[in-house]
Order: sequence, then structure tokens, then C-alpha cells
Amino acid sequence: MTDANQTISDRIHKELDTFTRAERQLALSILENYPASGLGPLTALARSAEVSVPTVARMVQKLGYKGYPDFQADLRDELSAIAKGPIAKHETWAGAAPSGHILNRFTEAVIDNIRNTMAHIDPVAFDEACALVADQKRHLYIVGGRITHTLAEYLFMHMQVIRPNLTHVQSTSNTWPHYLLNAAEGDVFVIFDVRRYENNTLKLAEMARARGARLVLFTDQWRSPVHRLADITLTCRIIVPSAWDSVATTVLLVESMISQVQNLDWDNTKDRMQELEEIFDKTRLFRKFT
Amino acid sequence: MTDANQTISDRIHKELDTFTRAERQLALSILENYPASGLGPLTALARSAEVSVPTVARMVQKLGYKGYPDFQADLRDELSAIAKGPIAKHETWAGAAPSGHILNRFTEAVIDNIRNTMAHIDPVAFDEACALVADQKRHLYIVGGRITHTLAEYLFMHMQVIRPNLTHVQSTSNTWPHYLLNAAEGDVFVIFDVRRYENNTLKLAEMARARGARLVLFTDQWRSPVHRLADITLTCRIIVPSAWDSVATTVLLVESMISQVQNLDWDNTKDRMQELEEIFDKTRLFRKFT
DNA sequence: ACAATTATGAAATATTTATCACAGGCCCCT
DNA sequence: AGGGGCCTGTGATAAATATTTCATAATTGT
Repeated sequence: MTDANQTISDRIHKELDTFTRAERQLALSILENYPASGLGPLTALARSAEVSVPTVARMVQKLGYKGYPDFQADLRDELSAIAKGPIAKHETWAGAAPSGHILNRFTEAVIDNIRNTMAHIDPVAFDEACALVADQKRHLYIVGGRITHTLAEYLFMHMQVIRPNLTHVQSTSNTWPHYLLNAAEGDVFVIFDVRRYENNTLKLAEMARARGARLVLFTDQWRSPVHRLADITLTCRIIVPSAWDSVATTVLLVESMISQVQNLDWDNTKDRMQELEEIFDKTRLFRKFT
Repeated sequence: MTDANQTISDRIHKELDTFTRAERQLALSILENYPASGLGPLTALARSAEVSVPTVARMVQKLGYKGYPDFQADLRDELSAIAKGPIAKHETWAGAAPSGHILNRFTEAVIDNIRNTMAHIDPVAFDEACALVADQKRHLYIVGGRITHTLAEYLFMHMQVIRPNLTHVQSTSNTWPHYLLNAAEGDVFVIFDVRRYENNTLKLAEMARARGARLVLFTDQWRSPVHRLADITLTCRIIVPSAWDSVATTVLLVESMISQVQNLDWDNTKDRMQELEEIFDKTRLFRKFT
């Protein structure tokens, strides 16, 4: 081992900046499945990282090794050192943080929320909700409140790419009644409402319902009063060790929905995304690489 | 892997009786330093076990492998399975849905992202970032791009409750240079930049840096070019089975940060939150119950 | 104690694996 | 727009690693 108190993983991380694009790609691939991937043959590693064989050889030399076998020997040394020592490792999430650290406590809570949410969700209802949202004949309204308007906006932004005919409504804004004027029978409202539940959101839902719209509700485990009006209610666990609630699980659900809706009409979505790419290229708003 | 629920170590133990003297000697040597020794070259293993080269070849064949490389591949598989940790064993998360359902695929990916992110994060850097963000003497700028502005806004919204003296800047807006006019030495910029990285964001970071501000960056595993300027970089895995990336992990980090910052000055925060509650009560914006 | 059987290791061969040298290509800078 | 420099991958070469063969040694049964 070149340095006693530093894992190869650390070293790779540290040198990440000095690496080139392909090398970085390789380095991340190694860290992805560490250390197993580095213990296989060079060829296999190169293939799984989708870089060429010499790139691997060059990178390990940059790390100070004579060659790939030398690098592997070091990895094995590290592995046996770990195996010998007290194997209290992997008890915590953030490996380097003490178990009481906020990162570990928070992560544990979020994982728990996810597990709980998924255990209770009805996949059929979820699929139905996706189908509703994907239906381009229906105008799509996305409604958020004070906290949840960021979620609503996140969904809106992606839906904008996937389909036309949609509107983002903020229930806390006093302009929302205007939007409802255009709402028609069969239109779809995706409503976000977590505690503390907002009066405006409930009123909006009531009026949408009265106009014959279909309602999809994202809420927390205590369920917004809107759920009595909603056709489909998707509930998320949101408890974390904080003065606020967590939307991480809700984000997961929303992203799953985006993915599903996009799949339901992939040919169309693909075209729209390509157009968007072209526009981005023209505006040079984004960097091409590195 | 030949058998799912049995480690190679177990298998060797079980077959120990059927082995010959030299093979047993070899087997014990492998278990001595497991699994590292088995991952090196055959020759080295034979030498360290003080048996001949063909003995090794014969033993792995007795274990049912086609050859030594085959045996090694299995060892590596086992190793990566261990490294994945206890959560990865969940085949299906949404119990009611088939394992191929988008909910399960997506959740699995997100859990994997979380695990990976937490394994690589530097808790010291995270704590430093929180301390910077909590420091009310420094003006706090929160910067988001096209996709990430929702994240920026989410952080902004919570920080607004916790502390004064902060600004939300959208790098895609063309008004951002105006904000920079007021930026002073020691101010803090929290910047969100995930692929595709935005030129505006980079320029903004450069100018902030030039003015002597401290930069905290939230980015993805490929790291925005801003990271070269940033004092602290927090990287998140964002890969999911979708045409887009996932911000779920980033949300988790942001929420952890919020929680931590709030703890750093809890007395003060508590007061501010109470005031907020009172204002809400007066405006009757929220429902008191169900 | 002797023969048959099985285990073992040395050496040769075959195969895989790593390294090297080179040229095309991309980006950046002038 | 054009040229220099650096990254990147292809193919050839060299090195290592694994497999096989075979002779010898050890062991067991008769």
C-alpha cells in the first residue's frame, strides 16, 4: 500500500480532478462497485466502464502504480486489512460519519419512509393516475400549495416536455379562480397537499370536482381533506428527524410517474425531447461537456 | 453464482472432508485470508498455501467451477453483493406490484443512489457547508438553474424561515447580474448545478468567486465545472430508469442540511417559526384540522 | 510386503491478459 | 478558419497466468 491511512477509494476521489474525461468515467465506474470491479481482469473493467483498455492502464499509472497487476495487489491488501479489522463497518450509511450524525439519521428515516410508502401503495391506482395524466385529450392542471408548489412545478416542468395542453396553478396565488373558468368535464387535476393542509387547495378541489374534473391527489399519511373528493389518492410517508417534513418520498413517486407517463407515449415524447435538445444547442445555454 | 444463498466460504467448509491433504491445506489457506487471497493469481495462491499449482486448479474444479478464473468471478460477485449492503436485498418494494413495475424499478434505483451517495460523502465537508449556510452574518445566495431552480427554491423557502439576509437567484434569468452587485467578501453562495451544466451558472460562480464569496455546490456524480471554484462540493447519484435524472437524493441532502442548519441555531429558529405560525393563524390560510 | 490406486508436483503448452506504439480525432487557442 | 496539443482507442506485441500432461511419490488394500 502506498499510503497507510488512505484507501485507494479516497485516492481516486482526490485525484478525480487531474483525470481526463474517460479516466473520470472509469474512476466513477470503479467506485460504483468498489472494490470488486477493480479485482477482475483489466479488459472486463474497461468494458464495464465503457472506456478503452489503455485508458485503464494509464489511470492506474497516474495513481502511481507500475501497472494494473500492481494496482490490484494494493486493492487486495486493502481488502484483507478490512477483513481482519473490526468489521463494524457498513452499519452506518454515510460510512465516514458517526452513526448519530444527521446524515445517517435522516437517511435512515427517508429509507423507512420509502419502504412504508411502497408497502401501502396501490399499483393499480398509480397506473390509473399515470394513464389520466398521460391522456393528452384532457387538459392537465397541476396544483401546488405553499410548500408543495415546488413539487408541482417539478412535475409541470417535465410534463411540459412530454405533452401539450397543461397548466400550473398555485393555490396560494389569488389568480387561481381564473384558471378554473376554462376547466371542463374530464380534465385532470393533479393536486399536491400535505400538512398543513391549505384551505385554498380544498376550495379549488371542490370547484374542480363540481366541474366534472378528475382529481389525482398527492398527500401525506394523514391525508389532506381533498382525498374525499379525489378519484385517486397517493399517500407518502414524510416523517424525518426535523422540524419539517420530508418531500423526498413524494419526489420519488412524482419521478416514477413522470417516467411512466413518458413511457406510455414514448415515440411522441422522444420527438419532443429531440426538438428541445436542438433548441438548447442553438441557444448555447448549456455546456457540451466536461 | 452457483448457489444463491451460500457463500463460497461455506461451500469450501462443507466440502472440506472430500478434499485430499494438499487440497485441505489449500482450502484452509484460502479461508485464512478470505476472500482476498482467492482474488490474486493462481500461482501466488499456490505458493502462499505451499501447494502445487495444479492442486489449486483441481480443487476449484471439485467445487464445480470450470476453472480458476470462473472461481474468481464468483468470489467477486459475492464481494459486490456484500458491499451493496443490507438494503439492496429487497427484490420488490411495492409489494403489491410485480417486480418489473416502474415503482419497483424506480425505487430500487433511488435506494441505490442514496446508498452510493452516502458512501462517498464527506461528513466534515457537509458540516462545514451547514455552518456556512447557518452563519447569518454572511448574506446567503441560493442559485438554481433550469431544472434545479425548484431545489433552490425549496431550500430558499425553508431558509427564509430560519434566517434573514438571503436571496434566491435564478441563473437562467437575465437579472442575476444585478444580484451580484451586492455580493460582498465572505458571502455564501449555495449553487445547484446538475447536467446538463449551464453556462450561466458557471459564469455566476466565477464572478461570485472573484468577489471573494464562499461557494457551496450541489451537483451530480459527474460534477459540474463549478466544482473547481467551489469551497465545498456535495455530489449526489442521480441515475434512474428514465429519460431524466432523479433529484430524490439531492432532496434528501438538502433536507438534511435544512435540519442541521436549524439545529445550529435552534433557539432563534424556534422563535421565528412561532411568529410565522401566528401570522398563518391570522391569515387563516391553513386549516386547523382535517 | 507388494501391487493397485490415488495424490502430487515439475515442466511444457495453450490461453488469457496486460503493455506498448501509433494514428485518428476532438477541442481549444490563436 | 487553421494549426497545435492532448486525449482516446485500435491493433500488434510481449508477458503473465492458467491448463494439461506425465512421471513420481504416497497411500491404501490385499
